Amino acid sequence: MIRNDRIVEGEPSNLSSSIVATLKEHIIHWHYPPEHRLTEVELCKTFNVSRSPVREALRVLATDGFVKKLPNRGYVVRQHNIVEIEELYEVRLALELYTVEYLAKRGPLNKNDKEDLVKLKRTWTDLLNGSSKKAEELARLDTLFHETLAQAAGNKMLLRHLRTINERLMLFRMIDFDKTDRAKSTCHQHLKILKCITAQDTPGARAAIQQNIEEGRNNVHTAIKDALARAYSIKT
Amino acid sequence: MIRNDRIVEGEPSNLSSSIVATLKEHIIHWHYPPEHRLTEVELCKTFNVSRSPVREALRVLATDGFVKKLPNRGYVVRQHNIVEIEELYEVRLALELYTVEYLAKRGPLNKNDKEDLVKLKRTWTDLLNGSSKKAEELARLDTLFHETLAQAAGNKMLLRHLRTINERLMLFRMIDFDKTDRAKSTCHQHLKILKCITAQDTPGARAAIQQNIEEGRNNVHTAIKDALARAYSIKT
DNA sequence: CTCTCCGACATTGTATACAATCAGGTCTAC
DNA sequence: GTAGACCTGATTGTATACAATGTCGGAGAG
Repeated sequence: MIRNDRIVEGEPSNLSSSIVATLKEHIIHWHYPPEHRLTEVELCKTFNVSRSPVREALRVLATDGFVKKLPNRGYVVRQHNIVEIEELYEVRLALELYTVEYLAKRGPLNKNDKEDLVKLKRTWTDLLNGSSKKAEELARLDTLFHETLAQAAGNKMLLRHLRTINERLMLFRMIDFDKTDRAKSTCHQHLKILKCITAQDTPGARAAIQQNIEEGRNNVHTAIKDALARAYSIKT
Repeated sequence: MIRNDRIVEGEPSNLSSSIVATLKEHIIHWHYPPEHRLTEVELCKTFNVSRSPVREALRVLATDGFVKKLPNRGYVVRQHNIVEIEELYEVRLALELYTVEYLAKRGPLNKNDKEDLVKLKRTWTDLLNGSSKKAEELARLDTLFHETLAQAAGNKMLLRHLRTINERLMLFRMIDFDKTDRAKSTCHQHLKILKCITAQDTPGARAAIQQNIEEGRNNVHTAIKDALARAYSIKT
């Protein structure tokens, strides 16, 4: 049997975790077309492992919703359609409205969290004034911003739910930040959110986060619609 | 090998799904003490199956957070502590505040959903006037109430997140409904929520759902505290 | 008496053999 | 020509053998 070489650098030392990580990575970045069929033996060949770890990996991915299991007939990768993407943006909104409201009302829990928020402020002020970054980097920073807020609210379960959502939205955040001026408007929105939180302005914080998230949702919505329209016009 | 007989009536025809279902059931109902250790071979014996399906089941439960994997040392059942339970109640609150706000603003999406809400109203009116039910049944109906609201809002992803939370809270809902008069106050709160939604009274709906959920959280909180205190006083 | 090292044991990790199931196509009866 | 039984190949489902790894206790040195 061949070593782990071909598999993503795995912190857990077992094959099936590595396989989960790589497949998830591929699926999230849309390296597979939607509805792409995955079979166990095929994956065994690509990873040079036996069926046991592959099976376990697929089963985990299936419960996480990244692939769908066809009984006795294998698996297909399960890409979210436009409706589900927008739904995920709304769940984000629900969770984050609650988060900023909480933060604005009660303030960050401890010193560390306060420092984190200060750091966020610096990051996004710098971003506003200075260097233009790639969409991928912006998407990463944006995700970090929102997860740091949840972290500061001190609710681990909420953070966990937010993370599972963000995991699925990664690619769409990149699409979002491809839009001209989106970076700049995000900076303003993020700074406004932080300001409202420190000023304990609850309605302001809610409004700001809502604007931020809905702008993202709208950008993604139009981008996908455009892409589909283009694809259609080429065909005909 | 022995048949599925001993396993919960499984709709999916494979062993590992059945094992997941049974184990989850046991864990949710606290049939295992917290930190109870589970080993593969032990489960093989209890279910009369080989290690393959058991392994897959455990791995799924681990990703769902029902058990924790100790590398190379087996699994322990992962019961939520009091803090996490309260966190889950807050995530519920975040999601449901958004739900009722959505419903109050835009109304239920279609005829079916409208009918569902009417049904809810009837159910909880009957409950208010009539028969007293067992805590278990009330917990079930309560869960159904809240999930029906999410359903009516038409956001499948939101419903999915709510369900994973409710799954973990089942036992605590029962504890909640053990409290005297909790059934009655729940009826009033639920009816108020429905009334506010149909009257498009957004702040009213938000306040009502908040009261409903926080009362539950408080009941569970004090019940657990009491139980722990009792356990402690017995010991000393 | 204590500390370290070693080895047996318990447990998971991986590979593979065999059984069960299902889709799709072919062959036959009518 | 068409319906239906049947065969076949592909694929997952299950069991088991073997490898790797970590735990725990006991023996021996200091």
